Amino acid sequence: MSNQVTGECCTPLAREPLNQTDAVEVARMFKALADPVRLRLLSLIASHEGGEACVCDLTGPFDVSQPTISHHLKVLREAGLVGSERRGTWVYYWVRPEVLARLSALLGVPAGAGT
Amino acid sequence: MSNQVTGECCTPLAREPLNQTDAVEVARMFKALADPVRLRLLSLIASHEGGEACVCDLTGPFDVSQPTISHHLKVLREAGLVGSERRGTWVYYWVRPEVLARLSALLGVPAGAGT
DNA sequence: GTCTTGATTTGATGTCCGTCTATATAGCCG
DNA sequence: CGGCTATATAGACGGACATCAAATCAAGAC
Repeated sequence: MSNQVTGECCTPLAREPLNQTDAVEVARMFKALADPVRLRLLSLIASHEGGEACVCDLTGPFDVSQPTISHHLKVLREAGLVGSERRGTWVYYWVRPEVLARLSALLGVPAGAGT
Repeated sequence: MSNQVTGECCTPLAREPLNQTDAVEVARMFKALADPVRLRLLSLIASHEGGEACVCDLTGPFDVSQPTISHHLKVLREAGLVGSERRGTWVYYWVRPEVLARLSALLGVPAGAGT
């Protein structure tokens, strides 16, 4: 990632054109967010008590099968948006605020960006 | 958009679970961002002098054909992320910071959200 | 050990998406 | 008008994706 060179982890899109390499990586994350089920999963996890939720908490609110939920959780995890850990019988998921914050910063257009 | 009812244009994902309707709408926008070419287009437009760029400025930096660029611009426009206008021979595109800011706010996890 | 519950993996299927070429539309100029 | 440049649309094709049912793995309970 070229951003790391200058320490700009949060350069908004407007400051300078995104290069090919960064674009591919960022697109990977947005792709993980580009599904209603995954967005709701992320939201459920983030808003769950303690900041984490087990899969058993996540299958109820959806009309899709449990393996499909598992699949979506895997996509979120592989995109780096959530972490997971098995604790006994259950597997818990939590969001990674750093990663979300990075995407958030990318989209945040600071006042005066175009001037 | 149900958010408008309460005036919460910027409720982060962590505050409360996203409902199905909102999730579908937000996913539509993230889907538009979930492609390297479109991300770079958005970045090129946003960082271009005057905050807008004509298509002729946007076809050069890519390896894909001009119709493909046109297709991607259409996706960005239909997602509401950019606006466009024909001025004589050329068509100009600009970003809509409001919309990006809304997505940014959605991802921004306020300090203390998970604690 | 075996049964049960929780979660992931596998394989199949239908749909969506990114890309191309070819064609069409829009505006300018001589 | 005719020709030229800029952009958009149409149609086709290959690959990626969301979903499901079935099978598998993991951990406890009996």
